[in-house]
Amino acid sequence: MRVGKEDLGLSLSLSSTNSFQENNTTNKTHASSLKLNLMSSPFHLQKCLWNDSSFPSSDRASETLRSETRSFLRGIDVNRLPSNGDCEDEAGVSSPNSTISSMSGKRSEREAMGDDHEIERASSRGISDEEDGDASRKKLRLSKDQSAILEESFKEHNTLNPKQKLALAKQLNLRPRQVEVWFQNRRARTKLKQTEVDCEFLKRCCENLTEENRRLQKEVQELRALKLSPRFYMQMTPPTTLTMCPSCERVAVPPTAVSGSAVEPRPTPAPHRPMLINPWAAAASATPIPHRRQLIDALHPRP
DNA sequence: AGCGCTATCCCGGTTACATCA
DNA sequence: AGTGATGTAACCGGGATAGCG
Repeated sequence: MRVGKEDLGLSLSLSSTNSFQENNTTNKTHASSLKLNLMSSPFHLQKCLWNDSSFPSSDRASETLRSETRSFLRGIDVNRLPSNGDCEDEAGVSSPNSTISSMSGKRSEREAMGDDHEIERASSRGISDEEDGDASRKKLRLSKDQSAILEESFKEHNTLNPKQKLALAKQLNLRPRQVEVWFQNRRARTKLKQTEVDCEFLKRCCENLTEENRRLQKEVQELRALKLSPRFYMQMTPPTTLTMCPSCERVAVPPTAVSGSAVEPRPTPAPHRPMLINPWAAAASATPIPHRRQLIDALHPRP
């Protein structure tokens, strides 16, 4: 469980009507008061006992209670706003939707719920609960103020711990589940936007590389054309110091490139010596350059 | 210590609704 | 007024993780 015990402790305000965070009584006490509430008033339960984690998981009796609680909570409309501060669902670490979602995450369990779950879904989508009136299934649009505060909070930290979630929900008069969902969607939007930016960047990189490739191809063509007229290119300065070994067709490094480094070409005869096919390099240096294999041997002497 | 179960959180994808052009 | 596009709140299914027995 990611929720720290201190955070859970925050959420133990179950039996009071408006306490938020202060309740520090023992878990067993909560469990018993909960049971009373459960039996006497499901509505009270709805208002005050959203939180499953309010029940200590070590208490087997409370485990039973927890499942009973879920049964009640399944009929609750998730879009009903917390009314005038009497609803302390924020007292819970997690909203009823979290509970339901958590339950719904396991398909077998959800299927085991059978009709009850279907009823819950229908209810949550406003299909069948006319008694809720306009509060039933109207999609909530957050006000500008709410959005602004959420945005501000998101700028500070793009994830919320339960404490922050509860505080924010209370501040905005939303359910913690709504805050949670808003942050999830906001993270998704951020990621999508970043992906688009990255995509655009890569596209530009690709265009640049294509252009560079085109330019280099053109240069190669020009150089090849020059190569065909020796009288012309003999007057030019060498465009490069790299030479190619005709036998292995690999670029070889001229001695000047390795002199000064720890690599000293071995004087021992190599299997073959690269010929300098670069006429300019040949003109510049009469000494053969070490073969690539020699360089590697010099760097990594074999036992 | 290892294992299974449970709760919780988060994510990617999707749906449903509100709003706008 | 009707309609398609768009934005987004809410949901779903699943993976990861942690606590507990």
